[in-house]
Amino acid sequence: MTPSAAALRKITDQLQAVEAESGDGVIQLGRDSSLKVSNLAKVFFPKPGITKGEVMRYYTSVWPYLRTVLADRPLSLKRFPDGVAGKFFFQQKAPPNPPDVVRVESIKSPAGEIQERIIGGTLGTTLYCTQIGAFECNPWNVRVGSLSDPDFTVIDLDPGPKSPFARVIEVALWVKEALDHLGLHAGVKTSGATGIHIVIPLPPKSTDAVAERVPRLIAEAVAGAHPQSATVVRPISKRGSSKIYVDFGQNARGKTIAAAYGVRARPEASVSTPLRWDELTPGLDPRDFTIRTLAARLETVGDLWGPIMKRPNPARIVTTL
DNA sequence: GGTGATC
DNA sequence: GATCACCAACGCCAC
DNA sequence: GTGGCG
Ligand SMILES: [Mn+2]
Ligand SMILES: [Mn+2]
Repeated sequence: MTPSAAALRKITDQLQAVEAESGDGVIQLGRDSSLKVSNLAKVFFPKPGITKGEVMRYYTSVWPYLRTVLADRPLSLKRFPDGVAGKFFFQQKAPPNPPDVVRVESIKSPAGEIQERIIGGTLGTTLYCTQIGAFECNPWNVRVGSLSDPDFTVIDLDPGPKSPFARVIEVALWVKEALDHLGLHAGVKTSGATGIHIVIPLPPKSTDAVAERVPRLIAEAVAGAHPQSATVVRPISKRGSSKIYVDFGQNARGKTIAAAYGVRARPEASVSTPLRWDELTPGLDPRDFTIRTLAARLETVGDLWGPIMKRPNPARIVTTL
C-alpha cells in the first residue's frame, strides 16, 4: 500500500512544523499509525547543514520511488547518532521494542540463527531508521518469503583514492559491453559515495551460487582485459591507488549495497542515484546528486530504477554462465 | 539514539 | 531534570 | 587465531 501524494504531503508538512517548533513530536502517518520523533532540527550533515527533519522530508517525498527498492527486504543499518562525521556503528538485529509502525520479522541470519530484523517497505519503518540516526539502511538482495532466492546481483565499482571519476565511468562502460555481449541488461547508479553500482536483476528462484558467479565472471574478464584501469585484487596495498576495484564480493547472503534513492553518510548528503547509461560521460559528478537536488531530477527523468529491476534477465543465460 | 540506574 | 554507563555486526579469506 | 576488507 503506497500512500497518495496528498498523504505524503501531509506528512512532510507535519515534519516541517515539528522541526520549526521544539523539534520533538508525533507524526501522524495514517488513520491509526504514528511515529514519535525527536531532535528534528539537529544538524547531522554539518557541511550543508542538513537536519534530521530534512532527511525525513526527503525520504517522504521520494517514497513512491524508494518503496519498491526496500519492500520486503531485511535491512542492515549503519547508525550515526552524532552526525555523519561522528562515531558510527552497525546494527543488524531490530531493537527490543520498536514502534508499532516498524516492520520486524524473524529471519534466519546468514549463520543460521533466528533473529528479529527490520524489514523495509513502509514509510514508518524508513522514518524510524532516520529517527535513530540510521542514515544508511541497506537492503538485502532477497525478500522475506523467498529468503534464499536473490533477485539481483551487483558489480560494485570502487575507485582507489587517486582514481578520477572518469575512470570509474570508463570501467562501467566496459562492464556494460560485457553485459551486452552476454545478452544481459542491468541498471546503473551512483553509489552515492565515490563509485558506481551495476545491478543485474535475476530471474525468480535464482541461487546464491548464480548471484555470486555472474558478477565474478564479468569482473574478472573486465579486469583481465584492462589491467591498467581495473583490478579484482583484494588487498588494498596490492591494488594500485588509481585503479578501480571491481568488487564482485558483495553478493553473499547478508552483504548489501546502498539502496537506490538512499542517502549516504557523506558530507554532501549525496544520494545513490539511478542513471541512464548514456549519462556516463566525463562531466558526471556523483556529488551533484543530493537530497536537495534529487526531487528536481526525478521530476524530469522519473523512475529509472523500478522498471529495470522488475525485468529479470533470462534464466537460460544467467544459469549457464 | 534509547534505556535504565542514580543523585 | 540532569548525567552516566552501556548497548547497538558479520562473513570470508590470506597469513 | 588474527587482521584486512567491504
Ligand atoms: Mn562500492
Ligand atoms: Mn565494494
